[in-house]
Amino acid sequence: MQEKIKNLIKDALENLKIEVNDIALEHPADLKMGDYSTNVAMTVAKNVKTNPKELAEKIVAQILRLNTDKYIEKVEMAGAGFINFHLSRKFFANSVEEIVNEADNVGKNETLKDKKIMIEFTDPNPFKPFHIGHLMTNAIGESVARILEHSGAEVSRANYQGDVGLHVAKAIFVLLKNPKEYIVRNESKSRQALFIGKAYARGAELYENDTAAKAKIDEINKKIYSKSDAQINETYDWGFKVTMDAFQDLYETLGTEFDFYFLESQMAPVGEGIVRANLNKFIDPQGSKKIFEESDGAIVFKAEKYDPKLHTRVFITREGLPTYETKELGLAEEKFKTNPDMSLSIIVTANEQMDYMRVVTKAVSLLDPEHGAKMKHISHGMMRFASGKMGSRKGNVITGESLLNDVRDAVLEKMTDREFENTEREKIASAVAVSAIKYSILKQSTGGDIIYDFESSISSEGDSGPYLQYSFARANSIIEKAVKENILPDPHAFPKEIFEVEKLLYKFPEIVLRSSKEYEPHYIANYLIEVARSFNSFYGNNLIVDKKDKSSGYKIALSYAFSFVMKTGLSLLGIKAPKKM
RNA sequence: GCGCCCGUAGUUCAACGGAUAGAACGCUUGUCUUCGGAACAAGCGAUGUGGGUUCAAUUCCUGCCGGGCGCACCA
Repeated sequence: MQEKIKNLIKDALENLKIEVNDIALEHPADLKMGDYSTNVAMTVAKNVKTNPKELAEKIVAQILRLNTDKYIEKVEMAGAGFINFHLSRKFFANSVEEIVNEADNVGKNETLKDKKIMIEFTDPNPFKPFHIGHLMTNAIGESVARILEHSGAEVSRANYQGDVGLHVAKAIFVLLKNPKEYIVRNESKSRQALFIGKAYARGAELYENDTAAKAKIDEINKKIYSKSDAQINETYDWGFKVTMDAFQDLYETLGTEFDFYFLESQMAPVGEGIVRANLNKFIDPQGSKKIFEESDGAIVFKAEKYDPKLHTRVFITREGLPTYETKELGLAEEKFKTNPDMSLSIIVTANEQMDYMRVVTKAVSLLDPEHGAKMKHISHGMMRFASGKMGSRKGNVITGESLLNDVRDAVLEKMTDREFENTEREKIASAVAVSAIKYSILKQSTGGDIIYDFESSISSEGDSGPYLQYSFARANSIIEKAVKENILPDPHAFPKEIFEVEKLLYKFPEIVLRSSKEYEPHYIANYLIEVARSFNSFYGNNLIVDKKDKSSGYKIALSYAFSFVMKTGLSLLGIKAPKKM
């Protein structure tokens, strides 16, 4: 349709002997103003020395002469010189039919066909709690992954874990010192992991305030690397498994399946090899710029030499130990090695790592420009809490799991008036809780902090994940009722009236495309709210399943179309669409 | 100090240089003999500030004010 309209405009301009290289066609913000709109008249008015309105009228006249398309019903000049196109009843009925035929494939495109993309996200560390920040990274990463898949890409999901380092030593120190308090082997995996997390927090505290403990922790740290102490090894193996298993359970609840797990300990030697191999190597013909060089006994990368906005970072410490930077470098290269024909390597993290990531990316670019060009960093803000209820629990980190549980319990309370089998009730409550949290994160553009409001995320009034799920469940009820009453969906039995929801449904593929190009799930989230609202409005003002109504079949088809778009859209956000809730 | 990001109704967020800045919560009011009231319908209410570019600026450039993050051996 877009192409048709563009060609029509182009032909009209040719007749008027006006040359334009690019015609912008968009949807007017207000549905009343039409379905497509162009501003060409305003952009070229100056060159042709006419006023925009007059010119627009002339173009409209030409378009009306040329138009033979039955889907274009009305073309008119409006406002300061816009040309608005109104599409016909038939067009919308046609798009409803198309959506019903596409079903779960609605909104797919092939812009990323044959592209292999790896996306790394979540990255919780063994022995540390999975906190709400990880929840945020996970929600964004999973959604972006799904959106790219919907655009035809072959996506692999990667997770990167800090399996060695001081944080592990801190936890192990406390676990060994107070096993009775922190090791709870006969409780659930998640409880065990919770206590390991607490041991870590206690260890971190002691490391700061207790010099004896600090010395001991440093010693344990070395022994973890060397694997020289049987008792430490045993505790390490147990704790590693417990926390990783607990993470795995969470991923299942959240709906993520990782294809690759990279471990920091394994990236360290890879990165160190690269750094040492390129030490003091000049990269420019004049011989003034090196990638890695020695400075104060450490090996550093002076990124500001290449970009004044970047800064120096240490890659190998004076002690000869690889830093996080070096491991990241190793990881970047390892990813390309495991996926030789990868076209894009995405990393999702909080935005405190933005500058750091830029420096590492610069280093990669110098080592291998092709790889550098394929790296993409998506950064997001912090998750904060609106009301005191959760935020006020001082000293007690809010873990991803505790938040999920609290939200799920609140959801269960709201589900009292419907009948479910018990396991089903739990499953649905969990899906609704995930949706409440994920939607709160994904409804706004990535990059900024999000203020999580516990109450409004589940209240399902208006702007929330549960509201979307509720709309889907309602549509599903309608469909079930239609099946029972034996009324078939019929996209050809349309009434005269065009419903607002139809004017939104056909735009879904464009929204997916934009989200995919910008790596921005919030376009989909905002669109779904709009569609849900218009469907609920349609639902409230029309009797849909009605044997006496000739257009009932059409309204049922429309309900199907809505349910496909909603279900698919929710799935792109990483949210499930239960048929009942 | 330098760099990056941000400042929109009372609050939390939208707006790919376009039309009357759009929602939700809150507040005020209305709708229940209909398929799920976790709903629908109506009203009130905003671009931090001074310049500039443009036919057109919340959007681009720039000064100021206010906030967040990062800047050498932690991850």
